[in-house]
Amino acid sequence: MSRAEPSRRGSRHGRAGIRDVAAAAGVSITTVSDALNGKGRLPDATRRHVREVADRLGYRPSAAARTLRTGKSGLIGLTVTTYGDEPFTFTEFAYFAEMARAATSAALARGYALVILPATSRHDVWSNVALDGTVVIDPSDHDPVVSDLVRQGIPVVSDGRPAGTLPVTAWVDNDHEAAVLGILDHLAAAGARRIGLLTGTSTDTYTRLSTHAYLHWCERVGQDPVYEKYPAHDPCAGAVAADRLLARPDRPDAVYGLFDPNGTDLLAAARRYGLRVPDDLLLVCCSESTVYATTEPPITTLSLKPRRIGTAVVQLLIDAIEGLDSGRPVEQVIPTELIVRTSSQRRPPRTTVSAPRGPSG
Amino acid sequence: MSRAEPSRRGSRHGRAGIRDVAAAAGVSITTVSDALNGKGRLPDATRRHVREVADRLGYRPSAAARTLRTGKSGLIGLTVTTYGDEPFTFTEFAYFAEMARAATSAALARGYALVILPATSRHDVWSNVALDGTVVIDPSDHDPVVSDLVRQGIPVVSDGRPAGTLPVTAWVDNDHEAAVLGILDHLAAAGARRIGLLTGTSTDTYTRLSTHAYLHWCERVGQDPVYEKYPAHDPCAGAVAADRLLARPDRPDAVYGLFDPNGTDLLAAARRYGLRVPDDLLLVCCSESTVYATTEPPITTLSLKPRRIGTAVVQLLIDAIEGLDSGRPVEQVIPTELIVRTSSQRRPPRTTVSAPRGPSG
DNA sequence: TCCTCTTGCAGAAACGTCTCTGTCAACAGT
DNA sequence: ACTGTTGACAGAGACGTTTCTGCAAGAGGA
Repeated sequence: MSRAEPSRRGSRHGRAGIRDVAAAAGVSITTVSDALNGKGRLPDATRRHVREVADRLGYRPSAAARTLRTGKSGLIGLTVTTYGDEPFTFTEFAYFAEMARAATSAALARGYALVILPATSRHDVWSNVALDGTVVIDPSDHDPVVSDLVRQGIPVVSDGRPAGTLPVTAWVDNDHEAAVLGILDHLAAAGARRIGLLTGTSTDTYTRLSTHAYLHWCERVGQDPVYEKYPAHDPCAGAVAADRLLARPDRPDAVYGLFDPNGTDLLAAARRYGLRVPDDLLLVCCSESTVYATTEPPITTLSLKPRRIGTAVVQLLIDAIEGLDSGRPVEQVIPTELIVRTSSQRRPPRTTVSAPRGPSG
Repeated sequence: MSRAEPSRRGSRHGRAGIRDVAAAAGVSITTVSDALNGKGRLPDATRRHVREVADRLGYRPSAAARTLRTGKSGLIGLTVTTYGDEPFTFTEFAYFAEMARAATSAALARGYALVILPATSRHDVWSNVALDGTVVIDPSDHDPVVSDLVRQGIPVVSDGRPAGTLPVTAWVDNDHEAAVLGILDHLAAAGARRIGLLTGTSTDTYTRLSTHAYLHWCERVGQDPVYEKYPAHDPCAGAVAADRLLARPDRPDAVYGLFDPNGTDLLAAARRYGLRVPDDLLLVCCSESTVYATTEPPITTLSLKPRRIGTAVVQLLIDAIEGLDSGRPVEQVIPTELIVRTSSQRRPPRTTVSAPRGPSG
């Protein structure tokens, strides 16, 4: 009586288990597992037979059971520091979207999936998912989540140089200081006399290092710093800050904006003040958005290469998970790219790509 | 001898298990489980004691074991149909980013996390993660992944009306046809005589329904359709298509662009042809991007309300997962919002319709 | 013929949790 | 005093895999 139960139980629950496959194929559980996972010493005939039966029954191995047994879930956490009550900033900055996309691709290519998790340590969510490792974007100084994960022996790789003594496994970042210095030099070479900066009020590494580099550059060339800060997470505050910057008595003749929307904000502000770009005002902003290629005029942007960063972060993380001594450095600096467009070139050859061919052209 | 082993084993593996907590607290496993999960009949003293011991040992319940036992993983899949070889379109359209963000928030608020998965049925990844349900954005006609999931009894909710006989649990979508008709009426009311459309070559529901609505409207008002198609996934193709549209002999005096970047593309194209917006050309595009608020001129956009959609999709899905008969309809239509800006409003003083300045004018 | 080695497969023990089913004491009701 | 009830906990399966160990049978060598 009780002997008939096991085979029943499997099918009663809806999905077929490995036991059902074994019974249907007339082999043992071991053989099924080996056949499907390509392990063990089995003749091809048996392997084919088992696979066929498994297909016929629509067998799907239980991920939970496998994870429990092997200790590997194939899941990687992805978390972004939060500014407001929303868990993410995907929308505000194309950077995050690009980075996340690249990270997802890279993870999938190696058989892992990404789980989006809140930066806040919502215990119930974090502890309910078995993670093999975690990617942290812009971790704050003493992120409790990161420390917790590391204490559990889970690898953590951060996008952004960890501040303080944050014990990450590895990190990837740009050389933000070099990037800012490069832009300032670029603007100065284009004829800028007084370069302004649009920066943020938050204390993350990116903002801090970039602002510091700006101040350092000013000191070096003997220019008085001209900058405005605003809370970068507020989409409206950027326009106001841009306006403030151009309204100053010591109005700059060139501006670098640290955040993605600064380009359009500055352009709009310049228009309000009757400033022509690039003739009266040179403009550069840090952005991954393609809209700046078609604005009037096109705006020079600094790309942080989020795709390369996302890929690198995931590679490092998976190497750590799988215990591979990949030989890759655990601290990688990805070069930035300055995409020079009209807005930062004084009296450029005015022709852009194609001359107008319309009736009025 | 063998009695001492179990307690050792737990700590040897690094992380403390429920057994270790039970031993350290001097109670049984059952009591620990009940104490931590708030079940059973335990005096508060015992409960507190157990919790304290668990904290001291840094006990974290194994998500895999819990999932295996309870059958619930707290994980929701999120998948987007892919156009190219990249798994997503996050970047190209702010819509996806917004929607995903809202969905993530809503899921986290109810204790679930989102797993990003490829639309292609990469078997190794899909079957390696235990999903309680899945959100599918823009499923194609006979998506094999969806059918597979449904066959396994996993709820699937789609963003976008499922085409064909796709067996989803529920869906949420806009009324795209009504939205397009509304925009065309809006443009006509602003004085448009010949309205053009910038549409896509792909066969997804959004593109299909929108195009159909346009053609239908044209037929109704007796206008010859003027539209250009292009592969929406290609960021460069949009600019070319916009150019084509304005280069036509029967050049429209108003254009609606179905995709996010169309606004800037059309604006740039108009500039090349010396057309003033909105005087010579009225412009509307479907976008969630805020850049259109500060372009010159600001462009009227149609918002599909991705945040509301993302939230609704997740609520429906979790209701289905938890077996709640929420009373919510399983087919929800979210209204769109037309954000009217300068680009679609003819200047008030101009009472007469401006004569078309083209060859056929 | 006997021993050894390999092949092909089966048994059974984990992995760590939840939960159903007890058990034992104390205590109240008749 | 005997039984029924309730509170407080313990025992012992599952859940569905993977994998270590082991057994039988045949192949090959001496």
